Amino acid sequence: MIKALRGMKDTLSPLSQKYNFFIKNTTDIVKKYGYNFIETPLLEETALFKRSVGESSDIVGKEMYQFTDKGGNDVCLRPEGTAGVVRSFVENKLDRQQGQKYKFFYYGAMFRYERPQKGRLRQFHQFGVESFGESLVYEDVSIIQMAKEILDFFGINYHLKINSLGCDKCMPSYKDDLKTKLNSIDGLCEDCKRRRETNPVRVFDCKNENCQNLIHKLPRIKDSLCESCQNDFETLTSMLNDLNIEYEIDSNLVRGLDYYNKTAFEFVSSDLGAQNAVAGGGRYDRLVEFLDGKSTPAIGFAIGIERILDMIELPKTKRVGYYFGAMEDEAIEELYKQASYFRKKEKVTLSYDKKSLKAHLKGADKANSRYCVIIGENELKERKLWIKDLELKEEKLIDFFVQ
RNA sequence: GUGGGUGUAGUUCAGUUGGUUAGAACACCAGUUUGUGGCACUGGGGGUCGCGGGUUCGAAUCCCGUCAUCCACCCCA
Repeated sequence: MIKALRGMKDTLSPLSQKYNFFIKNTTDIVKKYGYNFIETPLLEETALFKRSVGESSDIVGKEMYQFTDKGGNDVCLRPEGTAGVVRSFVENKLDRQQGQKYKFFYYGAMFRYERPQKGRLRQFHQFGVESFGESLVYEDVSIIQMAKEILDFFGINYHLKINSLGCDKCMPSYKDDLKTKLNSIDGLCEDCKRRRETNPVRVFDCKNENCQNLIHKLPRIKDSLCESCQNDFETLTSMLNDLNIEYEIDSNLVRGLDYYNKTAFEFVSSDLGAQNAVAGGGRYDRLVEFLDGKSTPAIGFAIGIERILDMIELPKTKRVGYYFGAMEDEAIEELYKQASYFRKKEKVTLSYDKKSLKAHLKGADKANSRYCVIIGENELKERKLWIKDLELKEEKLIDFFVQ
């Protein structure tokens, strides 16, 4: 038997219904904030992700589905959504429209070659938004508020973590300083030794207790922000306070993708497993320029669809539509015609099998139909349909519809 | 890539120190009512015991290998 590849799942009903339920309602919410749908290719040039996500990240370093296509191009399946949207933004010259604001939302499959576990698949789905051209911190507030609105809509239990990663003015000098300090410390784990060379801020993310003790006293980026970043962060927190959005400032919060700066945030939920981030994002003011566009501020976030679906309860569905069944072989063709007529307006479940009335009523229950319509010996003779309302338990006979 | 757990019916799982024809519940189908659903009762169909090899008179059970899956590390949505 041929099976799906490791870490790749089919989405069957009822999960697929949950998926649609999530997409529809989330789409409605982001549209209220002015976001428009964008779709970018699943396959992109590998260089795109190397330059945006960053060579030092695990995603690029070891998790990409990368291969050479028949034309000899170095390509890979997208491991995240932002890079492709930014590429499209630049390629379509939207960066030339200085002062214009662009807001996009997307959803679809992402690919990372990792060991699957709870909340982690090799092919998974994200719903993401990206806002371009807005440098003011109010947009950061707005996007966090929007994420919160989405999670609240679905009744998700979560906890919001925020941090500031600094900007071009304050981050580089801080990083250099941190690197020097890290180099003077002995006993860091192998991962942290690697991190201090590539992306030193990430050591604060290390879950190794020994490392945490060693780096405990090192300065955090949050305490080394320049005036502008500091002011923005204060505005952000005070506005979140005013909006009654609860948060925790987590100075260890460091996003795993290199393009982030300034505001970074993550919504985590204790209802998930170890992979507890249900949504995450932040500002990436330098990325458009990295990808050869005109410097354009931007911010975005993504929701892990499988993870949020795990926590969503689908509302109970009411009985809907009609179930059609025949009790005689000779009635089936007539039944088909009558069902077709109904199907112009209503959902119709049609059984081709000759069965007892009881069996058909059971079938109607299983199909969650509101009405059960039967043609048996009597009905065929009199050219009438027997219809029972399964909720009100009322039944009647109506004439056949002439086609 | 590393560690641990688990693979038996469509599903969730029993299966004793190795011993007749591998069981249950739910689900499915039919009947009890020759035309009245959800409940109940009765009956029925359905299994290469993950796969390969080994030990044994005999393996779902013990041993080795392998694959899959789950959880965790790492990392992230």
